[in-house]
Amino acid sequence: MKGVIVLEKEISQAVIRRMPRYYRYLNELLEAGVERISSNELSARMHVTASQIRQDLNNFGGFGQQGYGYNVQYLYDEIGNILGLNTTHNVIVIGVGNLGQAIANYNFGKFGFQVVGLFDVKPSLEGKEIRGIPVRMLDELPEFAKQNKIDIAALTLPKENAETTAVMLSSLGVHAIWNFAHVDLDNVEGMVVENVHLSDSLMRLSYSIANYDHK
Amino acid sequence: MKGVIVLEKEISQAVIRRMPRYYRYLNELLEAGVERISSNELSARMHVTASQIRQDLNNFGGFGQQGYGYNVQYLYDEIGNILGLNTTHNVIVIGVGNLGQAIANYNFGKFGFQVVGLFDVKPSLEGKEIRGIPVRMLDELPEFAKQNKIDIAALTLPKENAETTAVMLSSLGVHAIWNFAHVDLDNVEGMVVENVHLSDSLMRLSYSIANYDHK
DNA sequence: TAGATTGTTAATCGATTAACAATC
DNA sequence: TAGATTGTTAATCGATTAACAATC
Repeated sequence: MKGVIVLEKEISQAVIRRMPRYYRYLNELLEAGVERISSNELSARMHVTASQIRQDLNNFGGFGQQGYGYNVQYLYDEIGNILGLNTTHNVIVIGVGNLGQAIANYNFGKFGFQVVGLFDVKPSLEGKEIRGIPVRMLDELPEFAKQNKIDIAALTLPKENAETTAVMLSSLGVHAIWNFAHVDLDNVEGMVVENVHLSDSLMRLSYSIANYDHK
Repeated sequence: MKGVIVLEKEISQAVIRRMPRYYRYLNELLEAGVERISSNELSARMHVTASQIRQDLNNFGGFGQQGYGYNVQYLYDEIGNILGLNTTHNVIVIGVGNLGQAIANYNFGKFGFQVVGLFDVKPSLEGKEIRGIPVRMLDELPEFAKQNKIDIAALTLPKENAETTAVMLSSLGVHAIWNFAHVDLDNVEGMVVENVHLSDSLMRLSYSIANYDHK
């Protein structure tokens, strides 16, 4: 048997950051009934270079056709697969304050994200229902995790509790965190984390205001 | 009079993205009572290189001292100034759904952001109060804008209405948008926009889950 | 087939890291 | 002063853009 070397080319963070944006624009094209598009046309819409679009996509495969361009539906589906949106993800929300409730109410269902549980430590919230899901007390989580598959935990809780909760989640077999707490959680063993940090975003806006460069 | 050439070196987006993160870590150090820190110590905490920290900061000025490092309080304040957090920003929220309410309730006050108005088109929301601020109907906005200084509009509304609203805001003299709508708003004349796109973030998490690289 | 547009290699540009002289 | 650590220049690395041969 011949030796085979598989070179897994590492996809850069810059590319990954852009994928959901392509997905979004392709969705708009779909809704507008556009059937095919060239990298050039897409580049004009998205204000990026056609070269970058082709480079980005070719990290994952050749989805286009010379002389034709890209089939919008096909490319949309392929990017969906790349992003893992072909799988259903069960989500729990930990911290059912205003933001937690907003997330629980958010309509992520069409992308395959399903809220299956809400948890808090505040007794007054116990039993409150959001979209038919009751708020449970956090100490019920270990039992809940045994009975239900949990793919993602959205953390909307004070930063003081974030790390401890992340470690607990890891021990319960939850390996992905969508983190809204005001602290970075990128050092929890075996855990995939996406930090949101709304206040960072607001500060960048503030910076832009202060340094408005009359573009 | 001698001619003076001021070379405004353009600060890269990569640097600007990192500034709020420095601010956050410095705040933690302050809370922990740490008085001074070297780029090396900070680098270990933040998992970035010391070189990058020094380069980043020196885009804005020399805030450290050879042989000593950086005074935490001083550096914190300076970064706050760079980010424009020394100014108060009046914020209105347009779209008072779950996310809009969460933002209205969010505690951004300590960074100088003050929610001064809430707007929606849904009559059933009229008069509802959040933190003492009543929900107004969107058609009252022009009058409200005349009477009040508005620095930032947070948009939490359906993507279909985002662009129109942005244009209206521009005409009312509002020049900064914190955009939560599921569409990019980077082509509105004279408008500074920070796009949040929570679903992009969730998709990146989904990607990480699908491609979990056993780090 | 001729024209269009991709996939991909090569060139350029910018950002990160390393190194070290300046200096507290 | 000697030691430490910055500010800054130079070297490296990676990402973006340009170019073009392959091909539908």
